[in-house]
Amino acid sequence: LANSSKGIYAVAKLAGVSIATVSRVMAGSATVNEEMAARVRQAVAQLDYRPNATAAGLASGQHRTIGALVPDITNPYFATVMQAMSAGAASHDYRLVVGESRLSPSAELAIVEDLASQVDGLALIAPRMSPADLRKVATLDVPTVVLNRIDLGVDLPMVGADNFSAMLELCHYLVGLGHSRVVYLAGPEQSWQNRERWRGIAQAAKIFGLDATTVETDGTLESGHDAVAQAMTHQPTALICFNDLVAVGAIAALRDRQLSVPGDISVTGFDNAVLSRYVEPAITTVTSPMQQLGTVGWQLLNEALEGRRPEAPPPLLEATVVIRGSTGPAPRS
Amino acid sequence: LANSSKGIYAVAKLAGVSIATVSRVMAGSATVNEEMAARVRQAVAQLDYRPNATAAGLASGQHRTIGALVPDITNPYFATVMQAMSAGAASHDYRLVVGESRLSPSAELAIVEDLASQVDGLALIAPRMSPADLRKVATLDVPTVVLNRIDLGVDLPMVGADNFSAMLELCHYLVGLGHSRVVYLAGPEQSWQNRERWRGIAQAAKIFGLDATTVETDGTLESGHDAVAQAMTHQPTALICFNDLVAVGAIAALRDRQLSVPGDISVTGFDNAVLSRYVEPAITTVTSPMQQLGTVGWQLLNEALEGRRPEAPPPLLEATVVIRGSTGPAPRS
DNA sequence: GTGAAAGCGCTAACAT
DNA sequence: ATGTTAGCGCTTTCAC
Repeated sequence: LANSSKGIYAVAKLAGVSIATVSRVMAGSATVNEEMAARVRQAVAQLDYRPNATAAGLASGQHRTIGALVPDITNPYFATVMQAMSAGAASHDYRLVVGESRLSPSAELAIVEDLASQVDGLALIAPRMSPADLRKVATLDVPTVVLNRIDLGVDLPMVGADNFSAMLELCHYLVGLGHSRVVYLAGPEQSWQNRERWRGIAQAAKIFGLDATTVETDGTLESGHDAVAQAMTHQPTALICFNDLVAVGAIAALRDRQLSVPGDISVTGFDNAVLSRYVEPAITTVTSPMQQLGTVGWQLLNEALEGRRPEAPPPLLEATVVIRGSTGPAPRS
Repeated sequence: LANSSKGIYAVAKLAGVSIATVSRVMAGSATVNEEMAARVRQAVAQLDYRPNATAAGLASGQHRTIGALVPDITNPYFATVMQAMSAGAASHDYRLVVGESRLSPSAELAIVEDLASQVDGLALIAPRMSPADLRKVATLDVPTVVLNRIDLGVDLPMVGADNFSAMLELCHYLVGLGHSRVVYLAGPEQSWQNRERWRGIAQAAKIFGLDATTVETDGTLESGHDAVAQAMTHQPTALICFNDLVAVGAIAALRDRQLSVPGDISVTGFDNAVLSRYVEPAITTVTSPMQQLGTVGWQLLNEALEGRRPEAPPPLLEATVVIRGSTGPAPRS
């Protein structure tokens, strides 16, 4: 009736069919006369018609989009997880849009709420979001999956890696090399990963009698470099770094101080970033299953999208120690 | 009339006002009686009402969203540009959604067309997109800005860095150190940056009589490492790498071959990634104005969003050589 | 200043 | 198999 001059109406008019038919053809419905379909496609091409996804979303209640939240898009760790997630989504014809919370950590919840009305599902990497806020997200009634952390008492599918066991194992290895005084160059205080990793160290301290203290960093190369000065005041024989970036920064700072790694002091990283293999010395680290995190995350989300309840609470993904050149026997004192 | 039980209708009903008033209050319109506004806000809180952004977008034709396309979200270079862009957008109350084309480089145009119907503006980092496709994007009648490349004959605002001059200067510096045979570890063949950087080397070859050949990489650490074997068959005294990642990979490979950098061979990077300062040796590189690219990109896009024509074609952003430890005098032969 | 009502461009019953 | 039509939830003229 109304606007025959635009959008789907124009196509319908030109092809001599109803807008319903055009809609069916665009959706790839099989129940359309091939001859008509051809006419529609011809009209679509001629008018260079492109459906308005916003209108389709409003009408159908589906967007074929999943919204992802990450703390910092420039962090290769998060980016890699998202990339794997995106691949899974794409295979089911969903697109991934990623939003970043770095600029306004306090607005994390607001960002999520606002995303929620435009997507079919949510994937959250929000290591520092409070369980309370996480629970609020759960009430949003948008299928949601939480990556990279496990919170008991939050009714959302989650998947994370077993940082604790891996760190414990890493400490065990260091103890075997004779290390007894270490400093942990910690990551963001509230982050789940940081807490788990520290928990591993604390456990090792208890079991193996390791003497461990903490110096804070924010998980970047620069902060790793800058934290060394304070770390060395504890006279450690090894530096356990929150991640590989911090480790590279720390090694650079040790080099500045004429200390050899691992001769004078050992250094470990975490995450097994590509980088860690190519620096000198190559970094002893822990493989974080980033891709797997994304893949499993997608599976969980997809189940939720299809209304299935997750099969079984997924186990913690395994993280394994990778020994390389940055660690060695503790120097005799 | 209809559904008084949901959304804005429910709020209006509870507050005893019309949905128009609710809409006005949500939009922060000043022309609303303060007492009424208070009642509305109270109802909003009570019902935990959150406007549906899709419906608002359809009705208003505005989404307060700009869509960004990047080749690979795990590449810190692109991520940093996007982050700066995002900051600019946020300051004007626009959100940035980023999509990735890596999984389907051939579908780049399709991704953009599909994004186009859900955003107010587009920011493209698409180094390998053909000018023809770029021109098609220009016809989409969505404000668009192209980052990180300059194509004559495409009617879209663009901003890029002066890769050519910087590379020429870098070569000049190497020539001054006595280098005369170099291998360029090139990036993606079609990418604008790669073409510009190679153009700089080619120019240097002509002016300074530099002997330069090319070995391909895809711009990653791994490919940089793997390209060295072939590069060394040319017996270069210096390796000019497409970017810092390739340089780090190359240095690792040279180390494997017991070659010292810069003693036996010099290596240069590009982009001045944080990383390049913290590896050993620190890498001689070129500052790519990533943040500035994002900032200027936002300015251009914002002008387009507000219907202004860009003031003046923005100049190429300056890129400057940063000399560090990975380069030195050519070995005497 | 506030409300009524007409869309935004499409999808999905439902009727044919 | 195709067309008719009523919305999807909101914004925005246009009267009041």
